[in-house]
Amino acid sequence: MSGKAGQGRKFNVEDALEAATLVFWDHGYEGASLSELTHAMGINPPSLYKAFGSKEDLFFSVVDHYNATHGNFMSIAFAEEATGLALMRRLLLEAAEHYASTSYPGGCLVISAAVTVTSANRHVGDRLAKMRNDNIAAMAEALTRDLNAGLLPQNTDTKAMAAFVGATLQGMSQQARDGATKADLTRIANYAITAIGA
Amino acid sequence: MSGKAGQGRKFNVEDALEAATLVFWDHGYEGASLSELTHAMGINPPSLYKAFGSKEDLFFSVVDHYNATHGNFMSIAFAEEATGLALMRRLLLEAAEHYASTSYPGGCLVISAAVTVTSANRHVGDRLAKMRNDNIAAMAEALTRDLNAGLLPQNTDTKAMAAFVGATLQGMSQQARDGATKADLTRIANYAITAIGA
DNA sequence: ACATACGTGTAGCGATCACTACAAGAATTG
DNA sequence: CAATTCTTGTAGTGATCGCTACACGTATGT
Repeated sequence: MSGKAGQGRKFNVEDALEAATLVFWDHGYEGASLSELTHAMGINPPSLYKAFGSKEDLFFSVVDHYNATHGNFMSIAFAEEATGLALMRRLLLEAAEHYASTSYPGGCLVISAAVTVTSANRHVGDRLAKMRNDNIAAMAEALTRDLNAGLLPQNTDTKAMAAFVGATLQGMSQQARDGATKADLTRIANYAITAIGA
Repeated sequence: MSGKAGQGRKFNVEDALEAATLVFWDHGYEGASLSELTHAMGINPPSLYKAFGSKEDLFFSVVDHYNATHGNFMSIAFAEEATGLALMRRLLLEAAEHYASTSYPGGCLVISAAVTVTSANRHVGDRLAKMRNDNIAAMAEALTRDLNAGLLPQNTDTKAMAAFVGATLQGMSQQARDGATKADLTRIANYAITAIGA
């Protein structure tokens, strides 16, 4: 038959991932301790290690979970917007909404979770940095398609424009964590939207 | 007489502070271990605690040292620029230069050193957040003086403009840590400068 | 010279870190 | 029913954390 022996897992993996996400989102990768994580997930260390491998593996599972849930407005916007400029505008305005949510830790997990790390965990920070840079590169590609379609002035530096929007998003994430409201972030977003003419 | 007994301190406090600054700047508050700090400072733990009190006390001494040295372009610009708009422009362009320095850790220590912390050290992160918010408030005040002097359109939201510039600076700091060059950051700064008409 | 005062290095404190050995429990398999 | 297989909770592992007791060395004060 198809069944397997053993008592089977007693907890829901998605629920546990969501609980771990909130801890990492709040305290960052190194600021989240195993005891805090296991307590929030409602399981004991052996179950965590059996299901997720290590703290680092769990963290990147959490990043995937975050990108597929709380942070999915990004990939949805990428998929739905026809032009790069419209994409930039939507990313900025929707980030203002999501980053300042009062029911979750502020800002973006990918932006804030591993800004500074110990020497031993530098590679974790580097991996998140690559995600951020890849995201900006994808934004630049969308803008370059606009440029090639004649939707942007021919001398437009699409990489610079994408970096500017990325910087604004990253700044908005930090200000959300520093207490900014949705209205505050929206005003910031609108300055950036004006700057790029979106 | 004025002299004191004892063998006197055997190390230079300013040199030690500078060494500690580089460690905290690179690894953040919690990512910098005592052993890393003492090794970089060339002293042993008892000397560190005698001179600086605690890791937290040392960190805030380092923040003061940073603001008085590597980060002093901010206070100098505040003191020297006559108008808020000129101040915003100068802060953005000089930050591009300083944040991407290759001889020091990237970005701004106040922005990056305590983005995420353990529950026990939340107050350290909060204290840096207050510094960031106070800085933005000071920028808003400078812009409000512009407004009252008729240098800005009467409907200008100076707080929002300052928050936008602050967000751009914070994003530039992160991108510097993510590998952006001075040229990259300058292009970002120029978008922000255009956006506020400075 | 002698007493006093202060900073120093050694060596180690209790607490917490990420992680795991192990055996008992709970399910399926034959 | 056993036999097997997988997960679980308990209870720890060695390593490192921030921090300090203590004796020693080196200076000043009289």
